[in-house]
Amino acid sequence: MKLEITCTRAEANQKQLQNCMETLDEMEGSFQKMTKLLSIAGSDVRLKILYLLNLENELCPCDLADILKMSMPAISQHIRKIKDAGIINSRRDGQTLYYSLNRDETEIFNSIFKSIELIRKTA
Amino acid sequence: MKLEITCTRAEANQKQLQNCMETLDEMEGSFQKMTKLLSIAGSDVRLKILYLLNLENELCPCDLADILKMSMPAISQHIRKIKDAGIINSRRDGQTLYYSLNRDETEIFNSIFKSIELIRKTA
DNA sequence: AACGTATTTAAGTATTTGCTTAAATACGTA
DNA sequence: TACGTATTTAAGCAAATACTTAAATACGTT
Repeated sequence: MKLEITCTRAEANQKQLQNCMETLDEMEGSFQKMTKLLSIAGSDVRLKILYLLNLENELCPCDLADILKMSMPAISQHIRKIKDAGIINSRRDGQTLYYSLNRDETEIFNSIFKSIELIRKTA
Repeated sequence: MKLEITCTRAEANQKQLQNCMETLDEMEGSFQKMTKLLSIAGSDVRLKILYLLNLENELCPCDLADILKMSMPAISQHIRKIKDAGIINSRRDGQTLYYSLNRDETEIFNSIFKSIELIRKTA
């Protein structure tokens, strides 16, 4: 593993590389947060859960299990990940838990949903 | 594993669930494509590579290894994934390969980059 | 052709992920 | 309080991921 600048291309611009490193350093927190969101959305099942919650406003785990044809525990574990990231909220009504998007945290998801529909149209 | 609608809540709207299933079915291709893109961007290292390519227009694996303080093979393997997804292109100049974003495929990444900078400002 | 640099590929391995089944928790009702 | 439904949690396991080191490939120079 290397730990210093070793690129020896004649054109390599050490200043450019140094600037890149500093930029990334400053932005480390933003990258961590965005990576978290994207790794959650980067799963077939979870992206669909998010899309459905956006579409229907709220759904319970049982609905999601039906729609996605998956077991309750499987759904529940995906929900947990999404919830731990602060992307969704829950409200209880009797035995049923309803999950919904936390609209404060999801600007990026709106772009993603739009892109999905764009792909759909242009495909 | 369940395969039918089994949610027995009084309020459960079978028609709603059915509609959701049909919507997802129609959009299966779009979801697959988007999941692919997001799972690629949902890694710390790869998101940074994409961000850097957007910032600097083109970089070689050696630059990226320097900036991200990682080994060449590790970088190379991430690049391969990104390239296989059609997100970046390469051009060779002598022994050096320069990678750059394929601007046709990256509307969604522009939103992501904007969000990263937004997080940075509001943090 | 022989050597050096840039890069990729391959093989091995530790970690993470995403399911499964079984058990626990929470709430409502008889 | 006992039972039923909705949901979560826990434990176990197979597959996927992301590194490592070593070897292969590609190009340029001597």
